[in-house]
Amino acid sequence: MKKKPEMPHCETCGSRDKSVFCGIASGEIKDIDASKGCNFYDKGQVIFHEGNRISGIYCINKGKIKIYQIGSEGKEQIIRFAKEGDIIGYRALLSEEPLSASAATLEESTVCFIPKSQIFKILQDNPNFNFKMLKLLSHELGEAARVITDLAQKPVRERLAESLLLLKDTFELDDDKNIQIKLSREELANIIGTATESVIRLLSEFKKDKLIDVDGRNIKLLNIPGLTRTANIFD
Amino acid sequence: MKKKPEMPHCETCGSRDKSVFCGIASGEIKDIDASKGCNFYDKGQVIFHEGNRISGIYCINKGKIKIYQIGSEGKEQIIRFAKEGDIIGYRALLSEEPLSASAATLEESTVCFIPKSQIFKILQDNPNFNFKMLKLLSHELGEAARVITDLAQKPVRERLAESLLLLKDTFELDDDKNIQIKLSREELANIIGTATESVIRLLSEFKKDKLIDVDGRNIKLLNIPGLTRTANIFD
DNA sequence: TTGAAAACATGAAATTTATCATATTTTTGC
DNA sequence: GCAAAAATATGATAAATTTCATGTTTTCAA
Repeated sequence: MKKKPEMPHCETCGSRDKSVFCGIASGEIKDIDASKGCNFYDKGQVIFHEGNRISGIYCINKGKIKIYQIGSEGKEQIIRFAKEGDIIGYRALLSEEPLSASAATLEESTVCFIPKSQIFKILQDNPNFNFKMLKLLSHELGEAARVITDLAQKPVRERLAESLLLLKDTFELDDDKNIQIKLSREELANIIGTATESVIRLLSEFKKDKLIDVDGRNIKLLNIPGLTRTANIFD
Repeated sequence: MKKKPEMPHCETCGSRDKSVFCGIASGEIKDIDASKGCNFYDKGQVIFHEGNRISGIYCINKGKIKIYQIGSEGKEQIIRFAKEGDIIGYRALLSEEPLSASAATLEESTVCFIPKSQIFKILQDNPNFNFKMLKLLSHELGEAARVITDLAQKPVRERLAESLLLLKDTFELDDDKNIQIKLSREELANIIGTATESVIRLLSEFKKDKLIDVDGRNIKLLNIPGLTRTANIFD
């Protein structure tokens, strides 16, 4: 039987100083800790559902998460990823709109929930946190614009190479240059908006070209400059 | 010779109550007015350039604007539009990153410039304005996610129909159901990420199907439910 | 451990979309 | 008003990508 993980506490949370909560006073941290809830998820579980209302934000204590929409033909589109220290659900909370996307775990995860009232209280009392949220949102918006241009203009091959580099930046490489996230071919396809078969074929080509090594869902980046060129990135 | 338009004043600005500045105290409006600058642009002029730093935000007093990126092959990608009462440039200002996109006028426009110091002062003093910005950014982020899914998953035909409906929502129809914005075929192509020829062919088809009427750059929406079906939208 | 389901893989055919070539029309500067 | 340039239009072809069919491998639960 699986041991239930410990309930994390904000005061001692290792992800705090790389999160939006990094500059927050210790009194406020105590308030957040007191008001928060926490859930443990297995791999593949849904945290929240597109279209629903949300009543707080989720803060990822441990694990990896995909945020995705379902397109008109029922196909998943992965919008972005989140990991330890990231918050999710803030877009819908702040816009007071229904959730524009769903979130599901990519591996076993521990996720805290901070209620809306608490978030709004900090937003009001703490200009620094407020500004951090403005910065986070506007940064995300810039990333989204770049994704839009790439999806609209780049061929599948370039998009796949670019996605591998994006996954590298988000989840980093281990000592053997393996991307620290395991995704199915279908999930990779759902990032770049292509057919699963296309991803399978292109990964084989990349492997043949010695750009990557593939073993199951493990992808090793052998030649990052080459991948960058394949992705048609020059900045 | 063309008459130079009058310099607008924030106190009497007709767009103010449909803008993010709608709830602002009259003293603050006076401050903004005193600190602002104003420029008059012909059609097709660039307001700011992708990659540059920005030192304030632009507030559109009159006119229509496209915000666009240049893709790796030098092709324009239109990210969004802005019109009277909208602000542009706030993403880069708030994230303190270089501009992720350029802005150019689609018609003769009057655009004010509010310096960074002024914006940050209001952000600090006025929680209401602050919250409006959070809402604006998070709303935009939701729209961007929908665009991403559509670009990734919908065929060109659906994307074009959807774009026409989006343009309708943004710029509205006149009494004859004409979309109140005149774009070239190339610009339409640069919204949906396709070739100009494809747009030309599809517009002809839409016309044959009595969904729209086309006369030069004027597009009349004859059958909005039909367009909605063509766009594969069901919500 | 095994059987079913899911994921991965690969070839062939079909489809979508872009590109190229070439007219025609419209716009624009002089 | 006119010549050049730009935009629009259309057909033919080419290229990219998807879909379909089918087989193999891996995963997972009973």
